[in-house]
Amino acid sequence: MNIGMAAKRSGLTVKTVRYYANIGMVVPAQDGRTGYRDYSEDDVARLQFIGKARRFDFSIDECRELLSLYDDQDRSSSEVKALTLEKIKAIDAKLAELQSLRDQLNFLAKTCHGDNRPDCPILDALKGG
Amino acid sequence: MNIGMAAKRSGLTVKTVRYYANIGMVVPAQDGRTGYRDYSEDDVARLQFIGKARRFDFSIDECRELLSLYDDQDRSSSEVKALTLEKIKAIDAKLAELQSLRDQLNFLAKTCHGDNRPDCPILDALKGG
DNA sequence: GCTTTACCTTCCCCTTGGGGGAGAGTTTAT
DNA sequence: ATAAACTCTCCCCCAAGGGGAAGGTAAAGC
Repeated sequence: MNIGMAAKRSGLTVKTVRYYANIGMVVPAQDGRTGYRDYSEDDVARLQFIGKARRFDFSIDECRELLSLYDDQDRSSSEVKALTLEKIKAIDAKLAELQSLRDQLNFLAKTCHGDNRPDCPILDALKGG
Repeated sequence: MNIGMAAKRSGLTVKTVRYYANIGMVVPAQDGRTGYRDYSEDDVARLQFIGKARRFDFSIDECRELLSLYDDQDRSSSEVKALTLEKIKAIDAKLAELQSLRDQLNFLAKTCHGDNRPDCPILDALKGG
């Protein structure tokens, strides 16, 4: 099938699907005369797989790893689990960082009276050491 | 002072300080003969201000806004507060998104036995509709 | 058969926030 | 005098594509 259909079926944009072909993630057959890409059902399945993994915040390189595990019939589930646990750890770190940031900003916003007077504790906090 | 000192005093890299000069955020005086940038104390204060705001997850454009409020002696603190509240809202949204992601991944990791058998619920989840 | 419209292709520039390094000039220390 | 450290500009690089131009192709309407 053509790229438009493959995009629709995988829930990705044509640009994205073309990008994945360019970087060697999902390389479809190609018509020699027209140059049109020709996606198989398996290609679409792989695109869907990548789409989901991306939504789970896996990077392109991590998707590549997952994909090779997905392709490897002899893989052990422990490898996939390890990758997933690592990703969870990274998300936890990001969560903690954002939470701390949120708390600090919230504190500043609370102490700022937010009226027409020019003095502002938020700016003071950014200014001060 | 030279850029190296300004960078050290503001806790930024030379590259970053030069970048801020290029995009017009902190444009120092410049020696006509050598072309060396010449940072004043005020420039350093502004660099420090930006450094902190960046650590608070404000984008470059948001830093620009904050900086112009910082420069404006007649500003009202409400403007700064509004910007900060918006940023908090954005952080909250990101937090919720990451939390949901974390929960889903955690569920998958829990159901995955993680041994040498090739079947893996995580990959199945990525594969399935 | 012809034309319009919808797809497809490659190519190049744009984004965020800088990092890395080349090649050349300057200043400082030895 | 020379070596080290610093500075300058210029250019390419990262992630993960998006936007759009210029041109070829296919399907559908008349």
